[in-house]
Amino acid sequence: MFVGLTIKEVSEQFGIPSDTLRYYERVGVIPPVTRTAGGIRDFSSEDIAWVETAKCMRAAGLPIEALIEYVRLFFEGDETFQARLDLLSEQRDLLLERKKQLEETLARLNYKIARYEVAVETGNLSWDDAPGEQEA
Amino acid sequence: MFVGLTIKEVSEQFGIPSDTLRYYERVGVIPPVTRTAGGIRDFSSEDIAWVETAKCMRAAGLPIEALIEYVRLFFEGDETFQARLDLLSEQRDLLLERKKQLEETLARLNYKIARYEVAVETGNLSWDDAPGEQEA
DNA sequence: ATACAACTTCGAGTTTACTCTAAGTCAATA
DNA sequence: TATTGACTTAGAGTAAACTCGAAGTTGTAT
Repeated sequence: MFVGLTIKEVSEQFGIPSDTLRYYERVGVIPPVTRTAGGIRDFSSEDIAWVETAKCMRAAGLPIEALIEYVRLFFEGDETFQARLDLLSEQRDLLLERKKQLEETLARLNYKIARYEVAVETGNLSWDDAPGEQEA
Repeated sequence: MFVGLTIKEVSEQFGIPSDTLRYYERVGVIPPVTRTAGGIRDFSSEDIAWVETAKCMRAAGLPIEALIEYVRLFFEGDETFQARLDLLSEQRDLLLERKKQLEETLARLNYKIARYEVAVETGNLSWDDAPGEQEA
C-alpha cells in the first residue's frame, strides 16, 4: 500500500506535527504530496526532501510566504531562475541582518549576565557607563 | 512643560510606532513612563534607556513575555538577582541555538544561490548529491 | 478664547503561523 | 465482517505581537 512514509512517520522524523505538514501542503510551502489509491499521503523521498527544506528554512525564520513563492516559481519552470535567485538572495540578506542583530544582542546579554553573576555573589548590582546599561 | 521627549520623538528616534510604545508600557515591557501634569508621556533618559533595551531585545526575537518578566523582577528588587540571571541565561542560550540554526540555513541558502547564479548564466540548473539539495 | 494637532485610554481588529474540531473515509485486526 | 485507530477535508479557533478606531483631553498658535 505504502511505498514511502506515512504522515505520522514524517511528522516523527522531523518533529513537525501532522497538522502542520497538511497545512504546509495546503498553502503550498511544499508541493502536493504523493497519495495512495485511497487518497492517503505516502511521502516519497522527493516529498521528504521538500519537507526537510521547509523545516530548515522555517527554523531560520523565513516567512511562509517566501517558501510558497519559491515552490510556485519552481513549478513554473526554467524561465524563473532569475526570480528564484532574487528571492533567495533577498532572504539571505535578511538573514545576514538578523544574524548581525542577534550577535549584538548576544554581546549585550553576555555583559548583563556577567554583571548578574557578580551581583548574585556580592548581593550588589554594579552600575557603570556602558552604553544602554545605565539601568536595566 | 516637557523635561524629556514626547512619545513622537521617541518613536522617531527608535523607529518604533507610538502605538507600540504605549502597548509596551501597558503590558510592562517597559516600566511606567514619566508623565507631565496633564498626564502626557514625557520620556526621561531612564525611560528612553528602557525603550532602547526593549528594542534591542525584541529585534533579536526575545519574547515580550520574557521582557515583561525581567521588568517585573527588576522592580521587585535585590532578592531577584538570581531569577534575573536565570532568565537572561535562558534567553542567551535560546539565542545561541537560533544563531546556529541561522548559520546552517545561511550556508544552505548560499549554496542554492551559487547554483542559481550558474543557472541564470547557462540556462540550466545542475543537480548534485549534496544533502537535502536533490530537488529544491 | 478658539481652533487644531497631538496626546490620552479602552477595546476591538489584524497578521502570521499554526492548531484544533467535526464529520467522514481507509485499513489492519479480531 | 465489524471495530478500532489513523487517515482525510473544511473550516473554525488560538497565540503572539502588534495596530487601529473611537471618543475624549491637552497644549500651542492665533
